[in-house]
Amino acid sequence: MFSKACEYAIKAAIYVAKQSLQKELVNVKQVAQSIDAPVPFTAKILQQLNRVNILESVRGKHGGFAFAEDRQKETLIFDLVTLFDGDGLFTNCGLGLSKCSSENPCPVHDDFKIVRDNLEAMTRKYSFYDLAVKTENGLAWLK
Amino acid sequence: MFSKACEYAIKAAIYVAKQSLQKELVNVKQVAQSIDAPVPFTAKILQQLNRVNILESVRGKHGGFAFAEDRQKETLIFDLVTLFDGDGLFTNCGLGLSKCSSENPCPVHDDFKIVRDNLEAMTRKYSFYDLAVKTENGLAWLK
DNA sequence: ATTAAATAGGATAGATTTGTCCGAATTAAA
DNA sequence: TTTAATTCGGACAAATCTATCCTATTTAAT
Repeated sequence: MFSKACEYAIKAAIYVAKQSLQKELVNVKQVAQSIDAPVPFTAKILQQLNRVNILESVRGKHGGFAFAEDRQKETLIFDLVTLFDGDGLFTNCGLGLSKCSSENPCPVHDDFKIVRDNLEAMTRKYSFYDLAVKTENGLAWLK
Repeated sequence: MFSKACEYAIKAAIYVAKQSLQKELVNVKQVAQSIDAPVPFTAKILQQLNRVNILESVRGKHGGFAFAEDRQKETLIFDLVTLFDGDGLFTNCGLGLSKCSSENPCPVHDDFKIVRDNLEAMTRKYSFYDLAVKTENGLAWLK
């Protein structure tokens, strides 16, 4: 469904959000371990999230990443999906037809539209603040 | 959502089904052109569909592929999705967690389950006979 | 028989995604 | 001021997916 990069990004964002609510900077290793992802790949993803101003970063010794509470409240799963995988999942025809539309529908157009809308609604339902709060008990759910 | 191979397979199967209802064998070139896919790649896909006995093939001059009506009625989009992309789309956690379950749910488990079930229901809704009949008017919907 | 047109299947090539490595820059602490 | 720990960014490598190529086999028609 989502790319690996996108999955990692969502899990990483949840983890950093949760730690940031306790005012803790987290570094790449901690994140990678917590989400069961390769360290260098996790680093790339955190850097991307920093570049688009979703996460903040502090360089140098004792540095790390943080997810400001107001940004947590504004940022949705939807935002990371579009950032890493584009919006094709929410807009493209299920059969890959370039000219599929309600006027010129593919054979599964209407049914597929329901799935897509359903998926988009899901990704727009929770902010990372919601997800961080939702997961304050335990870490098993990250792996 | 689906891999390219899977999209091509679904479109190819619809096209062959439709032609087979008119007792016409179709060859690779015709299929590839009708679904706007590369000829050699289409050939591979048709061969795979033949190997698992979804399509029939006739070798030699004037050969081609056919989709028997009874097989059309038995075969669902679901079958091709699992054949080409596996069943991960219908069973895996949306965040890629290996141990996500109703007992140990990830933060989006319940919402994602609805999406997955919705998607599976869609792929199980139509047989290729249904799709062939549904598309007897025109070809534009294939490209 | 020979030829032409088609499927079958293995090998190869290209593109994209995933993952790794390394050096530079930054910062805190010794 | 040196050292250690960290992020940053580019280059590289591996794996997977997409696409192509080539040869063999099959069959119909000449």
